[in-house]
Amino acid sequence: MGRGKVELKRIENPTRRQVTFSKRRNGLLKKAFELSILCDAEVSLFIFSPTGKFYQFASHEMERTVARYRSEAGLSGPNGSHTRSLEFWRCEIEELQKTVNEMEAQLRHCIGEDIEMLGMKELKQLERQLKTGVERVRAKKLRIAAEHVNWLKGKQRSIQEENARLKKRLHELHDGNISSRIWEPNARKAIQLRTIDDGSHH
Amino acid sequence: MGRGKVELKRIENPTRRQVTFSKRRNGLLKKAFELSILCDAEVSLFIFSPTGKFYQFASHEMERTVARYRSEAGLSGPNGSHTRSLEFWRCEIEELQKTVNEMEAQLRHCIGEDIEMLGMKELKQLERQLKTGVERVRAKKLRIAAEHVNWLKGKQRSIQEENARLKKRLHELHDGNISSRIWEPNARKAIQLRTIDDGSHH
DNA sequence: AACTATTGATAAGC
DNA sequence: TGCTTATCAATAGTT
Repeated sequence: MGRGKVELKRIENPTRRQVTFSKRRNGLLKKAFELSILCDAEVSLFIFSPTGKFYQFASHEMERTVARYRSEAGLSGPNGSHTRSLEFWRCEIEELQKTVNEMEAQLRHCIGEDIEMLGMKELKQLERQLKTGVERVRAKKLRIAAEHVNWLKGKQRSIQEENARLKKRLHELHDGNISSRIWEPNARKAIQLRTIDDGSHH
Repeated sequence: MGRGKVELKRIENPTRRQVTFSKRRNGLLKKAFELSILCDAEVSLFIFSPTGKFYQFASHEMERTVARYRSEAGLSGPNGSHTRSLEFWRCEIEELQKTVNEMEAQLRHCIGEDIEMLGMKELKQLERQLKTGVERVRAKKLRIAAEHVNWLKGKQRSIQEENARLKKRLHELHDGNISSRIWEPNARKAIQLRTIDDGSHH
């Protein structure tokens, strides 16, 4: 609902994403509020921005709604968890986050972004990898295309075969007609119906 | 947004209220979903109808979001004022792990591995991205090379200029020597030392 | 539930 | 972030 349609897909441009987030967040909060008022419903809404900022709406006491949700979901308490220390999980998270960041950088490099700080050596390696990737993707595309062509050929052949069978049958019936109407005057009518019927299958 | 404006006020007619609830509930859930996708936000939404029916949307694990909300609100309970629940960290880890796996797959795709299961459409997109990447990497390489060439040119010019200066000075000193040794017999020795000293700066 | 006239939300641009 | 406008989307009222 704006100047153009929008795909349901993560907005890649960070500025546009932030602006859209700001607008839609307000819209969502407003609509949650309206629903609660107009329809006398109990509504709770949590929104965390990708950067971690927190926004919320609660028509009633938030804790009450959460408790109600818990009882509804049949999860009386998530306390029976693992016995690892919080510190362990924290380290685990940090490492994973580091991994994610590195991989994000690599992925951006793959599409040619954020390569300003790369040296000639790294650029050469990157280019080689990407070229290899492109080649393999091309090869795969060709393979798919070839398979498709083969499939079409097979299809065409089977259709032609069926065609031949149908023609043959038609001839047989036609010949039968000629030889039979000597002794069976009504055969012609039956055959006509049959051929019309065959034709309708196309 | 309908045939007429609507006051922000509880709809008294029960039928109309129920119909409006149904429509707006769906709208709200849809918009919550869109916000989470478009803007990469973490969104949780609880809706209880006046009759007690429960509807929800959660972009991530609901428990995680609730735990995050608790820690954000600072009402995390008596045990830890800023320590999020174990459940929260467990969900966080799971999501990060999922992200890492996805990104690993994407990176492999970039170098043309594990592309067997991709369809033609995905392959085309991948190829386009990789080609863009290669082009940008090439452009960057050219820029670096051009900069290097420019640097070399500048260096060469400055060396030539210094060369010219030195020659000029040498000539001046030589001329001075010729004219001066008429009246100062020891000048030659001093000049020799001076030129040797200049040469050592290279 | 389906339809449509209207209002509301918002994408893009500044 | 806020304002404006052109457009698209949601939905109120009706059938």
